Amino acid sequence: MPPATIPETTERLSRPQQVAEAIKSWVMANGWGPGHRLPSELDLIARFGMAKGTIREAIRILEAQGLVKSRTGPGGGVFVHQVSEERATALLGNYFYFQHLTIDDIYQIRKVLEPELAASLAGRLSEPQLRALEEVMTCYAEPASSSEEEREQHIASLRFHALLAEMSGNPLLRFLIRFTANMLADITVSRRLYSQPNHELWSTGLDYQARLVAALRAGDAVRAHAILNEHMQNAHRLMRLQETVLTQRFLPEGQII
Amino acid sequence: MPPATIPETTERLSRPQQVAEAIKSWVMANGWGPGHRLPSELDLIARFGMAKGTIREAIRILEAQGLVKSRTGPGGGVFVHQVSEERATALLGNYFYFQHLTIDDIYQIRKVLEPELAASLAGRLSEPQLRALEEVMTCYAEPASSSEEEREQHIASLRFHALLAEMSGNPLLRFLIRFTANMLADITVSRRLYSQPNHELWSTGLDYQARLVAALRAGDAVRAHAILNEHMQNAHRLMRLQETVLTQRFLPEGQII
DNA sequence: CCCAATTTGTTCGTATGTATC
DNA sequence: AGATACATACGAACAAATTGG
Repeated sequence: MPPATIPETTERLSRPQQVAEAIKSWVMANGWGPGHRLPSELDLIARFGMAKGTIREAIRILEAQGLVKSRTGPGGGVFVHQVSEERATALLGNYFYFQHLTIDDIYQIRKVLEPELAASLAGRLSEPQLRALEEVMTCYAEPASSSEEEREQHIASLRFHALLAEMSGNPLLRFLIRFTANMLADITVSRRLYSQPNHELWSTGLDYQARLVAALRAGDAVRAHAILNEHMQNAHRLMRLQETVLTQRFLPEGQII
Repeated sequence: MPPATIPETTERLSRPQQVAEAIKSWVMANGWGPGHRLPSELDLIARFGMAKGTIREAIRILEAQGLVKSRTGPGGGVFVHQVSEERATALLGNYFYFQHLTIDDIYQIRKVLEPELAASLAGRLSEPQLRALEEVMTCYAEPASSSEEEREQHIASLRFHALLAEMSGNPLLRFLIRFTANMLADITVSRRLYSQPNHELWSTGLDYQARLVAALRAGDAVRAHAILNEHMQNAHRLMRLQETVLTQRFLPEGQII
């Protein structure tokens, strides 16, 4: 049952946008899941009574949103596609590109989400999962000596948090933890934070994570929550310190804000 | 300085996608903000040496992401556009469409974010802002008698939370609060929750909000946090109850799961 | 009110690329 | 290797919308 009419909307939409919306609601109404093949381009042209270019632009719109993927060749076509986490992260990142997030903004969220994640995982992880966490920790057992090692350890520590998030049964929590970590990494990269070594941050970071895994294994949700809370407070404090140092360095002498 | 070469990527991208990425990084590199006009279609065709259709598809990709908007006529063209919250919400919603979020998933997040929001706003709101909150509350002063009134009050209560979020200086927190509320509304609508009146939820909801505004005005962050925490616990409990009732109704007699 | 200029929007025909059989 | 089925890309023409005279 192809959509005979294009749905009305309040705003003036271009025809490709209308077609894209029509296809989208068509797919949802029929409950078609990932892998389902949409009608061929020629078919859609006939169904909607529009030119190839218009249909193609509509497909591009859906593709940009990560909802479909198209393949050439026989057996090819346009297929419903599950929006990937990477795509969702990129699309949401576009929104915050214009919002000028600060370190404080991101840490306000991380400070509540990360402890909640830890508490919800306490006593629910299998031994292999716990060992996987410990393995990531070994990547930064010894303190960094150079600035590059510093950055590598930073990445590894973010991977620890990402792995922890992966183990949550809550897709929303999982996404938000990873997204905030990503945004933080983007900001630190773009502002060139961690330009100078900060041993305190990573040595204490390692200690926290070891204690966290112990609490998780023991099934102590309260302790896991407290540990990650303390870790976040500490990381936030040190990050702000770094930022201050950076700002002071970049500002010319005698400049008044 | 137009991009002479198309950047390489690991994955095979179609030409419109390559062009879209090129334009995107071109805009970012030059720091062009919302309102900046991109070169005309004809100009882009010449610059990239590609057909009109290809360029148009690239523009559509950027438009679908909410990054540009195009207008016809003289003085028209393609303009850099700040991604709207609505667009970001819709795009992220697409991701979770495939993730099958539960009421519990969303409330796990709301339970930590809403109290955090309340605490961070205590003592920081102006009298007009506080009065605006109180005004929204008057919309559901008397208990609902019909199912339609029930739904209206539900919407009004969500508006209270949205307004509160609006007052946060943290764009990330603001977005997440509103997004989770939206997702919750979508789920309750699609699953037809609130089909029968539930006076307890809304009468206690009103009470909580009155006490919350008082705490905010008094600048008592701890109390504001506690109040919203309690409210969330309660709302979650009642929502789960509703869901159970609904499930029981929809299941045919004698059906075994 | 109409007309002209400008810019995006849409159509069609044709040709090319790519993967499957 | 060749035929087939499909998306991809190109180019030229035409349509629609907007602005200003």
